[in-house]
Amino acid sequence: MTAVWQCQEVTSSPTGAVRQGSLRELNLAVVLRRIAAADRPPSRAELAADTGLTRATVSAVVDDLLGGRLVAEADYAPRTGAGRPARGLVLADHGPAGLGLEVNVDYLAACVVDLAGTVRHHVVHRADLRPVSPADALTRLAALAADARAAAVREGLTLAGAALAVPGLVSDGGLVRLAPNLGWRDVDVPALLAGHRLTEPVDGVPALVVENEANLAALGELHAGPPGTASFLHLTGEIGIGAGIVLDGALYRGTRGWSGEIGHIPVHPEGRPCRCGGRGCLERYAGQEAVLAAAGLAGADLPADTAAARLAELAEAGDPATRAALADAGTALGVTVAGVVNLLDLDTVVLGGGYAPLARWLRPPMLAEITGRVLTAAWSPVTVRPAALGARSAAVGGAASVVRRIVDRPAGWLTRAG
Amino acid sequence: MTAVWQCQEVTSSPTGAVRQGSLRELNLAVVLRRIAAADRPPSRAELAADTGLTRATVSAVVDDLLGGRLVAEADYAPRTGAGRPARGLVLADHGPAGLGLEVNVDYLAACVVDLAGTVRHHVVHRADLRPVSPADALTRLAALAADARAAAVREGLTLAGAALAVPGLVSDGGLVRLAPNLGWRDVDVPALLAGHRLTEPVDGVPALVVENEANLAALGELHAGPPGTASFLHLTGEIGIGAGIVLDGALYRGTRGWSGEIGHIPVHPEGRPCRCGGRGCLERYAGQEAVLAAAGLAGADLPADTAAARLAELAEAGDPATRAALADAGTALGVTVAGVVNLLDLDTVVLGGGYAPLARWLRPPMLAEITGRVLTAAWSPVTVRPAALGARSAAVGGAASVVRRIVDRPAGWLTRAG
DNA sequence: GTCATTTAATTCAACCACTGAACAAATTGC
DNA sequence: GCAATTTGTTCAGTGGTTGAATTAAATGAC
Repeated sequence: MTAVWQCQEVTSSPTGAVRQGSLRELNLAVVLRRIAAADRPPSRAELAADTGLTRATVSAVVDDLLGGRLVAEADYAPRTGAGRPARGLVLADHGPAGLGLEVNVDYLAACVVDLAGTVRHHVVHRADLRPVSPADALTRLAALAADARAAAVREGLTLAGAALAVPGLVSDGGLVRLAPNLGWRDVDVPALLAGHRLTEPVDGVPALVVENEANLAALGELHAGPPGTASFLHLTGEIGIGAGIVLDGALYRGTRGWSGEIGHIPVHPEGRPCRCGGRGCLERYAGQEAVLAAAGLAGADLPADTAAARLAELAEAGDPATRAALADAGTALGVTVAGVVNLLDLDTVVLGGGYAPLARWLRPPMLAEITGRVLTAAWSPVTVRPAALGARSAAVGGAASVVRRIVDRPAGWLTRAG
Repeated sequence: MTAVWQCQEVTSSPTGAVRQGSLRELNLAVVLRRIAAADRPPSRAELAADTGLTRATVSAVVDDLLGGRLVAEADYAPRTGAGRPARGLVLADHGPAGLGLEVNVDYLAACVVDLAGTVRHHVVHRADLRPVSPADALTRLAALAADARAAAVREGLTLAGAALAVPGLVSDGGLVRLAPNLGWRDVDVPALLAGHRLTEPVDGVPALVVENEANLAALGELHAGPPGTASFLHLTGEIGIGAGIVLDGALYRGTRGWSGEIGHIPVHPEGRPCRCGGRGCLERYAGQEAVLAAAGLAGADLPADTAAARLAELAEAGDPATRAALADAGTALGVTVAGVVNLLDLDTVVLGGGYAPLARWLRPPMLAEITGRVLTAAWSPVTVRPAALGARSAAVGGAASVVRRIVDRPAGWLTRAG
């Protein structure tokens, strides 16, 4: 007769109290999500049938959304037969938008994504940022952001929030604890960007989110990739190796936001020493440095994306050293991914970042290891495919996550808009 | 200008439509959860302050819960000062309860857990089930379940649902695809148990859930363990090695419910061949068979829990072979867990099942590998501790998950009770 | 060309559950 | 014994959903 739980703060579904107004607030989100997820502009009647709400309620909710300029009416082409024609509903292309930013080793990027998920503005500024101080780098980034904001305003968009992708570990509050390849340590990004107003304040959407690059790239893939893939592992191969883990349609960030350090999963426990202090980490076998060295390009010191392009070129030309290097990297990746799939029961692995252009050569050895080692591979195969957005998807993923938050919680935007 | 999402069925927060009655339904759950989570019987006024609801609403909600016999009034001892004394609210000890069942290699188990999380009945029936057919094993289990049900009725409890723990892969619908150590393959458990009515049907609580043993053991740990641990990895060392993954207070089951096969994560990719077809799986280095062989006890063919007890005994006595075997197993576990922690950013690892009694000897080598290999170990250490429930926690965890579902969704029980 | 048919969307009274304030209940302390 | 204090209930008011009736806008048969 032992008590099994006494004072557990288990938040298995972290639903807070439901107030009077929460009802409308929640239904706004339900309806808006359906509109966002539909493959053609749905009518009010269809929304009512889908959600289980009455047509009266849906009409009222849609009126709110129309008034707040989050959705617009569109023609509803496919006429089925008799009856009054439906008015299709689409996400507005002139309402709130998200600002996506990225600081990486050899480029800065800024982009604007609207509610419908369309990339309306995208600039990449190439520059070696390793010798630049964090403050200067962020000042340059703020200039890009200002341009992006001007572009958004020109198109009638309001920037509702920003997400900044950084190749490193980020604490709550946007503190970059460590970004080894950038040479950053304990950089307080929000403080350094405080002088520049990047976006308009909107209730429920944080003004600036700083997040690991691999995580945001995975979110980009979630939004851009084929529908139906709610859980997957997204690998970003740059100088380090990052993994973005998407489970049931949501990014898994870990207890402190430091998930995804797949580059330091041991592949050969007694193998090559790693700068992390461990031995035999994946990074030492499938990281860019290791692949370049094996391909005979050590010390070339190419920018990250150029390196991947060069490797693809050589592999395409049939260079045996490059082919062998990629095969070995693919095997190491496959061994690690097989373990991850055994643990997490995923059915999709996406090759992003620098791996995207090399997918053709990495995929076969990866699949060989996976099918040989994954317990359930016999029942249902694991898909390995290149990222839909390719490299540099982190900024777009970040911008998409901003507008996604508005779709998930439109009440904040509506109260703001009056 | 590419569209970033078109027809994505992203269910980042899977909230369905909110109907009129959902409001009360949700608030019933909110209030009941607070009562369950409180460390002393809360008053209506405290609940109102905690949840943000008005006292009037809380009173109405509590009336419903009292009427449905889900909570009861208790004396509220700590008088603070002036004012009308509060009436404390506790979970009822005579309402619904969960039935937990387990079929394992060398025992059957059944237990009853009430709403408050107290284990009210628990029987373990030892028997070697490997030579027994699935149908016969389940018939024997049904007899145990009938006893448990009678015991529940005697104590005024109503069994609202059952969970069955099985050492194998389970598909949706309760089909056991493969339980290697039991010798089961494609066993349709619900069909075989259809003849026996195990529980009373309650809206919103499935009559029988079949689930992997390691997953339910992890749920047991979630409920019994120290509060504040919402995410952890729970290792179950039996003949195979299973892992239950709890993220943010919820069991992570994987896309098909087959998560947690940590035993087949590669430790030495070119190492010992494994019966899964791969090479160098963790199971071959830290599984019971491997440890017994290394300790010089190969072929002893002991029941799983006896084997662990015997190893603990020998280690306690200072037997060098056993000590060395456990150190090696701990190292292999540490290497694997380090990888998992790097990937998932967990801060707690629980040693359950057969590992629980061996934790004293497994922990040091595990910690050595973890601190040496986990990137963020320097910032925040990883805790490795034995399971609070010890071995055989799967049945209790299953029963607890049943009552947990009632706490999370009390409306189903209330409509049933009239 | 007219009218029945069909489907979409709106209107409106009813109702449910929460809100806020006033009120009753039960205890402490002066 | 009475003011102070805190708990819990009562009750009119309100926001938002419900369901049926109504209006709107098309198709198709005669």
